[in-house]
Amino acid sequence: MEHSPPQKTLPRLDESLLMQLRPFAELERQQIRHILDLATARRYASGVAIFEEGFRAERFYMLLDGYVRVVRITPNGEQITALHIPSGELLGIAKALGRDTYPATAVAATESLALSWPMRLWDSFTADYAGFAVETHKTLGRRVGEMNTRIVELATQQVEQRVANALLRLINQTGRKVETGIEIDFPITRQDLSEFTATTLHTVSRLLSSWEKQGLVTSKHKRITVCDPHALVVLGQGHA
Amino acid sequence: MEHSPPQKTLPRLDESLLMQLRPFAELERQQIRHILDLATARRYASGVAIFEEGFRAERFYMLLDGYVRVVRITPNGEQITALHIPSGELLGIAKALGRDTYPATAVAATESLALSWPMRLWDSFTADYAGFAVETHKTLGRRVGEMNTRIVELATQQVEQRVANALLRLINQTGRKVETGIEIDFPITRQDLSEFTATTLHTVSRLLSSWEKQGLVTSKHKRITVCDPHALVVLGQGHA
DNA sequence: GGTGTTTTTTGCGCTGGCGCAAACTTTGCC
DNA sequence: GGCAAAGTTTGCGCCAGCGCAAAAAACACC
Repeated sequence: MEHSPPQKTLPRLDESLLMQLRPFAELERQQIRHILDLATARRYASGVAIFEEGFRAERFYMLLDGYVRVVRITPNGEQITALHIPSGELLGIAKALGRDTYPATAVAATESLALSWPMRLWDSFTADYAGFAVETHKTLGRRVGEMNTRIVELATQQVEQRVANALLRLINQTGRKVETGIEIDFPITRQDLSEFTATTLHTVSRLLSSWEKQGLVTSKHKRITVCDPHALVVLGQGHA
Repeated sequence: MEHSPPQKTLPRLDESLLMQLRPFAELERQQIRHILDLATARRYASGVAIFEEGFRAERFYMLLDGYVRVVRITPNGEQITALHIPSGELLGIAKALGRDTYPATAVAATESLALSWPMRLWDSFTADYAGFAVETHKTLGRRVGEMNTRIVELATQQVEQRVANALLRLINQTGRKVETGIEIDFPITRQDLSEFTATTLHTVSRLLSSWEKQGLVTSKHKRITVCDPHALVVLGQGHA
């Protein structure tokens, strides 16, 4: 890892960065060049807020690398994670929700790299670039779907099922195959998992310990590997 | 109330129906006339599904009168209410989410009246009618916000707080002033409330009974009147 | 007015999972 | 290497709220 401080503009952004990403997939090379020239790139250290709930939505972002947690904070200071955003997705797209403030806080879950543009370019992006508007709608659709699922899970499932499903979702989104199974390829604490599943770190810890004894998962300080995904699916469905 | 059966087209739709509704507020009278001529009006009896989760999104709707519950059904057959939609709002706007199937089921909570248009007109609506696209985005934004709030509530609040907040939200959206307080002006059962707050009808019943004894609410078969909203606000915040 | 159905109330026992507390382990940093 | 900080494990007691059950009340329909 290089130790350079976060910088406003990285030396040279290559067109290939955006070409295979969905919102830009249909564009000409020169259009992408133009978009890149307008962009600001920045690295975010793990744990740093990219933008914060309630603040004026000045910019929108494309996450190039890393992983972002979208969190809300309750009046009592509890944090709950509403959504996970993997690299390759847009974020901070308040304009698409008809808002001029961010509806939630985005925190880098790992060291992350994102491009951003001033929000005033939003309308021209959606108007001028084929596929961009459609893709933002799809992104929105996915997120609404995810939120819906989460509501149903919170409303009807036991803690054990929720944690099992959360793990499955995480390995689906960011799983990396290793010899013993599939590892969630970013550091995640029991605390993080508990905020995502609306329980306590104690309960998560107990569950993981128990699963580890049964050989379903292995874990080692902020790293979790799922060895037997199918067993988790069963646990996640209902207590069969 | 007339007892005519649901009909495909009502005799005469007046421009004033749409004129004051947000998505159409900026339009000329003749544009509205044109939109109305393309519309199909239909009444939905209480409890009837307007559209169903997973089905091909053939039409989008404008709720003119009544009240709609957006529900999802779990694998185990439990119903949970994700959202309430008051009259004057668009619904079934799958296209705005980049989907071609409905993400949830919409059920008329009262006798309702809605206009609808074939989904193929969606793109021309957003392109041709000033303010329409912006307003759908705002609608989306409101709903995402509501879902977010619901997630946070489910994740952090006690049942008592959730029910109190649900009542408050309902009287805000559809409250009708009566002498003893504010009444929710559509029939709602303990069961409905429990599906909305992710608890059981028993618990809701117990809470309402207890509140009724304390004079916070009165209720009478499917009708609930909040007498002391402020006390409910206090209950809803935290157990202070 | 009577009968059947839907909605509501209430009691009672049980348990999932939270709160509290304390020890232990791993990592980062000087 | 040693110390501080962050993360994890585990035990124990408790209670909010669910499940079950049964009765009462309100209503709809004939």
